[in-house]
Amino acid sequence: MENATIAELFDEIADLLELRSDNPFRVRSYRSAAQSIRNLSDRLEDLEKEGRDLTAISQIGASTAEKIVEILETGTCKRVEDLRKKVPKGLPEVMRIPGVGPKKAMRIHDELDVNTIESLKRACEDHKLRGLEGFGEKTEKNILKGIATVQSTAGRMHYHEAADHLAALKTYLDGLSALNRWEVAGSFRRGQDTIGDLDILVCADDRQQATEAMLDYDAIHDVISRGPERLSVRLAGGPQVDFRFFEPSAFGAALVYFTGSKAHNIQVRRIAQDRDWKLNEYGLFSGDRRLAGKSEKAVYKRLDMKWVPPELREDRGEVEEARAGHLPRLIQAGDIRGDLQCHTTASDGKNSIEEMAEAARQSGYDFLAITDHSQRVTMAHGLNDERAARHADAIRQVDSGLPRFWLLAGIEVDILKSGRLDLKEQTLEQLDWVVASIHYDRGMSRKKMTARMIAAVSSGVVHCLGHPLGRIIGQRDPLDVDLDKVIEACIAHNVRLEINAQPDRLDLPDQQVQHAREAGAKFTLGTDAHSVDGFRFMPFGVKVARRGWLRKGDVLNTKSMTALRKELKK
DNA sequence: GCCGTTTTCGGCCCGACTGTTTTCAGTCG
Repeated sequence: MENATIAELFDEIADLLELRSDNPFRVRSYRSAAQSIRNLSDRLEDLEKEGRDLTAISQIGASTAEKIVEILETGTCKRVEDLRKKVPKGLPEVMRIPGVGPKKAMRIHDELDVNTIESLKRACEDHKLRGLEGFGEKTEKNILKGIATVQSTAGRMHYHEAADHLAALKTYLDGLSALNRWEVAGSFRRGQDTIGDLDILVCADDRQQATEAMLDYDAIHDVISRGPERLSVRLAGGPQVDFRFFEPSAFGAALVYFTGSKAHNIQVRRIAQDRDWKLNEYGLFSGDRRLAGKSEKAVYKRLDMKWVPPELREDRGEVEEARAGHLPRLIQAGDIRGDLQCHTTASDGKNSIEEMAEAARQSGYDFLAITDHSQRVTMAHGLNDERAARHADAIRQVDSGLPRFWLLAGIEVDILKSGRLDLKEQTLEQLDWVVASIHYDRGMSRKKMTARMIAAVSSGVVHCLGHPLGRIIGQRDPLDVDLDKVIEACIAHNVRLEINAQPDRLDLPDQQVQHAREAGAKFTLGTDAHSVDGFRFMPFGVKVARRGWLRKGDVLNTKSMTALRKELKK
């Protein structure tokens, strides 16, 4: 069983307890256990098999450890089963709508018999909510907006969730002798930030045998369909996986076809059509004669195109560039030499300066910026001027003991409602690296928000604009801001745009990255790690960078330590 | 429910905003 599945159960317990107005600290406890499990790099199932002490994991005590064992053995636990009986089904889902918490969800249910998102939507549209004490017109509108946000990604999962499912599946498929070859295609291969289902292409001599072998995978929840060409299953914990069989001679064409995107394929097919050829998942054909199909490269080459990296296949100009032979050499994970946003116990991180620095060194990095929150972020125990200065001293103290490594004394300073920064300029000027971000007061007019962000990046003390659009995928819409104007100001003041690699942020999003690059912007990557495990999100940020057409030279994190020092002195 | 320690239980990030009220509850970060 995957950690994500176990974490989900604990989050569900937290939801249900919250709806029952249980002790809020107990609720939080389950949530932090879930979070801690998600951040784990080892599988709980493996740890348990090895007989390891699960209570050694942060936020896992005796009670949770017991439940983990119970879940691993039975697939569920008594606690969650009991709670499910006591709370109307669907309420946890309703509670996930922004603006609806446990209290509102419960009241709406009790008084209007609403227990699904659909019925909540109807109740809002019929103006039933405003009849309830404490509810009004605005609440109805906000809830409807929240429903739209949530539904925009309904049925899809975050890229990293798909990556977790796929990692486990990979281990299994790689061990099957019945498969000669397999490759993942679809939106996952393109690196989209949300994934509908997983498409996997398979080569096998004996499809029957291969199907049987794949069906033995223990994470399969149920089989949707099976035939000689295709096997569709649903995995425990969500995603549908479609396996499709192809002959080696068609495998490349199939990869092109099933990697998509649809828009990209249409463009490519058009080129084939212009030559009176036909391109489908079985190959590139002139009449009945197969011109190419074995490899993707061969298919593109026969159409006089360069092979297009999957991340670019979105019909955003890549077809033209591939025909002209001008495709960019995209940034790669191996180009990254440091991380430029992370947190420590000084604010809301889980590890000390030393631990974060050590973990970064272990990852092979040459530098790391410590960027704890500023005072405005009260819940994170953000730093005021005095603490920020002392924290910088502490960071430099650690840095002085690290050979061939630069630990940047930085901050993630909040951009206040007025556009001013949350700390004094004198404080910020003393730091090596200043990331400015918005966490509060998101509901401003577009005009005011634009002015606010421009004021911040024009302050002269900011190096980087953190998670510029402030979106949380499927939960929080991007800020309403004139991004073009902000980008312009960033370029003018040599402020980089961050690509935040947190899997639910991925912000700036790829399309805006491409757009900003064309305007001349520069970028940084930050995992925004809140613990040593958080560094592992870097590849997700790199994916976004690649989808945004970024080259190595566009991203500050690819610089050597010396080059970085030089750049920041400017 | 976890953690830390004062080893057996008390404390647990808390302040601001929103929309509703007319002093506050709920939600959020």
